[in-house]
Amino acid sequence: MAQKKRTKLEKVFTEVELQLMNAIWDLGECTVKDVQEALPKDRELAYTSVATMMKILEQKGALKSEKKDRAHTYNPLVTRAEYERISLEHLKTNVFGGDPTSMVMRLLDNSDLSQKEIETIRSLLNERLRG
Amino acid sequence: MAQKKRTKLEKVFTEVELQLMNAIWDLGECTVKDVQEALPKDRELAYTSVATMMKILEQKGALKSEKKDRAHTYNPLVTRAEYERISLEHLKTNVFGGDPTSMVMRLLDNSDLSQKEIETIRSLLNERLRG
DNA sequence: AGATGTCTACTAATTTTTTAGTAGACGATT
DNA sequence: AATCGTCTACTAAAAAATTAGTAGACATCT
Repeated sequence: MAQKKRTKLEKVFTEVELQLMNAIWDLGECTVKDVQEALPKDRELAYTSVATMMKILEQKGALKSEKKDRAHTYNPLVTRAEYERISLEHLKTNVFGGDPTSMVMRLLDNSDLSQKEIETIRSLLNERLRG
Repeated sequence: MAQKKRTKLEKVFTEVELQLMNAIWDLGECTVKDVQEALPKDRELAYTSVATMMKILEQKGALKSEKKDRAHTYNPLVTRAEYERISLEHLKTNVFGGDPTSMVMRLLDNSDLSQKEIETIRSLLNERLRG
């Protein structure tokens, strides 16, 4: 029993959804305005567009909103960590045929990994094996 | 100089595109019919739909076609290995803030990795450090 | 040669995603 | 209280992705 809590989020975020979620994860509790201002300048959106997207994200279960004083306040329901897991899972299933080791393999022979990064990864792995 | 050949493919494949590409990578040189038959049964598509998608994939530079005898013959221009790299890169940039080590970290604390898989990963890593 | 079947090219309809406007609510400001 | 600004809800339109039909080309079979 004691099943670990897992989000139901079936689909992976679309491109814009993800950009909004990244802003929201950085901000924590936030308003539409906060998010709009936090967007990277390669994707400026009208205030109303952001509002629309955030409502959609709420419908999809990624956010929850509260009617605080003036503006609505949004909070992520899906955490970044959860989404990291979900998107890795998605990639593993749909690109790497379900095999996590081949994912790591590909990551490792991707030459733009620095020596230091490889070292860091090895330490993580050793901890994980010990733990 | 001697720059390593990198595909220009800017965007990551959409869901259906990826399902087709997976079939095509498995098949190698193939026709529309081959691909249609190879599709998983949770995504059956009309022959003409497959044909349309394959033309689109060709326009996007993912496939090339030749007019062999009867039917056109398609071959992947983007290999699975390349796409593995591209999609990992994409995930790294857009979900993991550009940090590959946090990607591995998340992969490792994803509890559905078996002990054996972790071992395999460590061997890969050791080889990589030696090599 | 005419019928048959398969394949491509062109077109199109539907659905989903992305973007944004407009109207009205509501608090703050004078 | 009238005005102003900001926020949400509702609507909508444009763009992209998905699915598929129709017509015509062309080989093959009889």
